[in-house]
Amino acid sequence: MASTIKDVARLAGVGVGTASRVISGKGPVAPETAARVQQAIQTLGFRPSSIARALSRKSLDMLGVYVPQYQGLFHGAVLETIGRELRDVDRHMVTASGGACGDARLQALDGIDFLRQRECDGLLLMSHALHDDDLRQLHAQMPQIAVLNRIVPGLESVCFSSDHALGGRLAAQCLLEAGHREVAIISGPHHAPDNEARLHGFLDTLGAAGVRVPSEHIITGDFTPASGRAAAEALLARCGPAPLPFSALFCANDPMAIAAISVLAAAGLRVPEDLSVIGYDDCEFAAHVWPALTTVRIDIGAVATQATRDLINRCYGRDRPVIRDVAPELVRRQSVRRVDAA
Amino acid sequence: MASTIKDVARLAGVGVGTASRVISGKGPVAPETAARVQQAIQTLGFRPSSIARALSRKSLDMLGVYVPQYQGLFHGAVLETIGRELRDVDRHMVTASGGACGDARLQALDGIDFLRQRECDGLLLMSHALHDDDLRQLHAQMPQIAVLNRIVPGLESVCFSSDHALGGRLAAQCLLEAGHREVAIISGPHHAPDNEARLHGFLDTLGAAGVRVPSEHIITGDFTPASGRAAAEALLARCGPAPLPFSALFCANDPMAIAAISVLAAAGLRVPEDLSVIGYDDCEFAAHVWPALTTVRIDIGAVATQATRDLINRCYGRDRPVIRDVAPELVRRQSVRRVDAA
DNA sequence: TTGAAAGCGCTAACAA
DNA sequence: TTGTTAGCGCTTTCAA
Repeated sequence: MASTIKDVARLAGVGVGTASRVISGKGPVAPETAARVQQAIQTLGFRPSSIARALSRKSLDMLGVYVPQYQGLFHGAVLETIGRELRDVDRHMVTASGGACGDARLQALDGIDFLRQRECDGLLLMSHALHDDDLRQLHAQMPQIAVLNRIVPGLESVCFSSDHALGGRLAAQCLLEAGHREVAIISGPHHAPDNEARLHGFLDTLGAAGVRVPSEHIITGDFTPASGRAAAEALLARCGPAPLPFSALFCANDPMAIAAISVLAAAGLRVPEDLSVIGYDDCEFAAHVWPALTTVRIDIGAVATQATRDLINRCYGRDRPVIRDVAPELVRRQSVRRVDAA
Repeated sequence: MASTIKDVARLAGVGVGTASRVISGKGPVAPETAARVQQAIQTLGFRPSSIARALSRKSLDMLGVYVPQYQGLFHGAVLETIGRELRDVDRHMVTASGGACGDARLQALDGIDFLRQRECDGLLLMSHALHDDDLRQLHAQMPQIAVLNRIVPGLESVCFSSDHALGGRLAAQCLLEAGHREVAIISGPHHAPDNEARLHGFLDTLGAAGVRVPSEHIITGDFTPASGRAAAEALLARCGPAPLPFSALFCANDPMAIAAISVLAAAGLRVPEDLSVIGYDDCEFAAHVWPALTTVRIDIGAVATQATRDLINRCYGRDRPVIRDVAPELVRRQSVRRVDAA
């Protein structure tokens, strides 16, 4: 049996109050008494029970984080960052992902419920499966939340996201500047707000320049490489082999772009010589594939940092600096080239 | 203020003991009484405090998981699997990663300490930075641990890993069969036991066939794509441009292999025409890059599953089936070709 | 089948 | 600067 604060107090010959004071470091204690208590702690190998402490202080000093999954380049970066920010203020996180049931929205609801049961001081939420209303409802019951990677109308003050519409515009401009006027798209899931925003930005900018994307040139994926591969295959099947009726392909994230490039290559199409490809996110692999991927960088880590700090400020009365704008940025590498240079 | 079990009991007109019984579902309660309590729970929106419950039951019903980081394809898969296994038995996990200080070993020690403070019922550990002795020491203090992806001498019964020596042998055989006799290696960190095991297996098999790998053909990376790129560049710089003094390259994981292929391609070298490349792990991207990567599949998810089940059995007196062997497997795709066919 | 009461290990108010 | 004590919200005997 692990020893308790009582054992420590007894061994040190002090009251539990005193022992508690030296353990937590708050409250006046005579240096010499403190030393005696420390000694007792040492010899007993005492570790305070965080549960008991939490019960009495009514806080576990922890924030809950929901992500749909742990896999993938995107969510890992988020968790990494949140963990670091919390460590800086001596707090920590508990995570939930997925859930018992099949439906993504239900899973998210489930995960959030789990987190609330764990009595977190606040919640960081990342999910494109939740409805805006789900989030509004949750916020009404529990205002200490921060929403990542989407902007929920009415909840702007707790939402943190890069401007994905701008990201989409950046991608479109890049293609337009390179002279592309026939483009295809591998989209993310259509219920994902961030995907929709970047798609709108992309399409709007193209439209303003007079270029339309026929709907048969738009295929929907789910952000995984496997879906990118399937989408590219579908595109090829639909549009016949060379010559392709488009000169550029926009993919809603880098993993899908990488997979798409591999099916293009397998079909004998060279990127960017035969076809330009632009990705989105600037994931860890983007710079390390061939050809290096031109993409729109979304610094999701920075977004997570800002969200975490804001939530820390609200939950723990801190005043960490928070920047609300994390702008997307075009990263020119090798997968897009001028159409007339082809 | 959230309502407590007392409120529920009062509203339902029963004692807290009774309320507790219906909440936990254990112990005899008259159906009609139970209904009344349920009603009270509903109207109060009562949620039991998991902290208080834990304090009294002396278990949070949770396992701790340490991973060096959340990023990367490998660790995500591990967390995903562990989470699922735990959910199956109505338990959950708390994770820790990295730590405050720079040194990976200290970080791991730190993270483990954090987990122990959180009063987990058991620990799942993944770290190649820890010394065997660290783990043995920990096990002496806390036997409810499971070690992932390495075998610690003396701790075999709590260690779960694919046979990386065999994995290395598989890679070597694949190359040998394809007629390669001059090979280069991009290794993982030399303190990583799994890396060492696969390297030994690889080198031994090669050696048995009479092929030696000169030390200047071995470059060390750290498993990241960026390090794979740097390693490949170093290899190229060291061995001059074409013709390369080796016909095959073994990379200690797929992300490094993918990055290496991209620098080879940038240097005008074609894989597999000019050079065969074999990876390791079979990460999510391996099948979706060009050329599709021939690699040794390590089903780390399966390893994590087995470890988790074993730990569940030990911590919660369950009897879930545990398979100890998760064999590595060669996955032939396109990045290796016969040398004489080149 | 129920209620009362004694903890679980800690914090914090209060008295000394 | 200390020790004592009353909670924190729940589970679990033990009687009734």
